Amino acid sequence: MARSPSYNRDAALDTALDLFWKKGYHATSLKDLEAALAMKPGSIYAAFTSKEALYLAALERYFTRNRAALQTLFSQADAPLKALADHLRATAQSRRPTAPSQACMLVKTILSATADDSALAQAAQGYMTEMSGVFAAAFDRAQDLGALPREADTARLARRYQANLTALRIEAESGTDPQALADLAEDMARDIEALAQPA
Amino acid sequence: MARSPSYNRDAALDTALDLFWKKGYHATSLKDLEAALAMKPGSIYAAFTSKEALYLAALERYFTRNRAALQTLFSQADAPLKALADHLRATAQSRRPTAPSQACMLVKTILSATADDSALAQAAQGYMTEMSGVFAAAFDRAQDLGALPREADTARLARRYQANLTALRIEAESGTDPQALADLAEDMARDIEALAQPA
DNA sequence: TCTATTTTTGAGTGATCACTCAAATGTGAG
DNA sequence: CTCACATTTGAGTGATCACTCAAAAATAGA
Repeated sequence: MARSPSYNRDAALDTALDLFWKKGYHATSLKDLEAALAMKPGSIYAAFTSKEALYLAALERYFTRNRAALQTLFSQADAPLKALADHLRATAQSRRPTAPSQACMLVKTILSATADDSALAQAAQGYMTEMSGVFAAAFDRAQDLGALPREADTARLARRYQANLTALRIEAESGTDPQALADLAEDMARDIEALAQPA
Repeated sequence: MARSPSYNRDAALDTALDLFWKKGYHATSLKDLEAALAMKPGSIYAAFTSKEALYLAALERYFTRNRAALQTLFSQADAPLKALADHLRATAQSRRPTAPSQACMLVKTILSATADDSALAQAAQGYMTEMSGVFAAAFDRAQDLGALPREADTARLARRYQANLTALRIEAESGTDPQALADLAEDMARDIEALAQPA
């Protein structure tokens, strides 16, 4: 007994995500969003409440998708350490012409947040912590499989891994030449593999 | 035979730097700058041409100061590797309540730049490359002093070092707890020290 | 003091910002 | 077909954006 929405919420969030990821929160205007989403301002506000809320919703989508992908990648791997190392290598290799930015959107959010939009930074920080947990789980699994010494501090290894990944993606964003980027990833990957103990 | 400026250019640039570093380019308005610099818009434009040019001038000042500090730190050290390692530790320790942000301003600039202000990103990228050169020089010196094997690739080590430093400062900005931050720095520092060969 | 030259002033420019809301439009149940 | 109700429309809100410029003020040499 009522009209149904004409837009697809998830598709709209994906589009908004692309825009926010590429341009950042402050440099993305409602005009930009109206054009990208093909929605008039009234519809955008009816659907997403505010620019900030839209950003938060897009960020959550980014996080959920990334976490799922990495969880799958690491939980299905026979050798978690190898999977972790290879993910670094793949990150350096990937020419991702589709992705709006090489850098992690969580990191971009944290670095661009001001006192006025601290809610964005807080959300991103929470997601970063959760991602760290995913990496820790991969190291835990390596431990369970006997590939990593019992005494290894997996949470600490996870933070180091996350730091490496963050830095690698920033280097990619900086336009470092492909060979140097691959070398950097290789150095990081070897460090992970060097943690392995013989089966 | 003419009026002399009433402001101190370097002091004004320092103030602008603080503001840009804290809030970012897009979130810093001319109103903000007028208040911080205690200058009217006309004076700001007479002195610095545009908001973008002011940002570039402030960024150059940031770079020049940082390069000088690190060059001094590494060139005066008896043991360059130890100096490099300790700089990581110090970065993690420093409660810098004065600094506007824990994160590197060059990195913030690169990550926040859009297609419209690519000049900012380009400048920051150039400075990043120069900073990498400073780290490479420190590794070179370690090699000259016999602390580092001849066959070591110092440019590659420098890029890894820079990546570590970047990630560490982002972690600090993210509000990671002090102990975890110190642990992370310690892990990175040990890797540097492990490169040393006996004298 | 006078005057040439520079700097400072600050109201004002049009453009764009995030956002609103009353009216128009579409739709499914009865 | 009717109509209650959800969604869409888009001109319009006041605020703020980066920036300008003619006039006023200040200064150093003559």
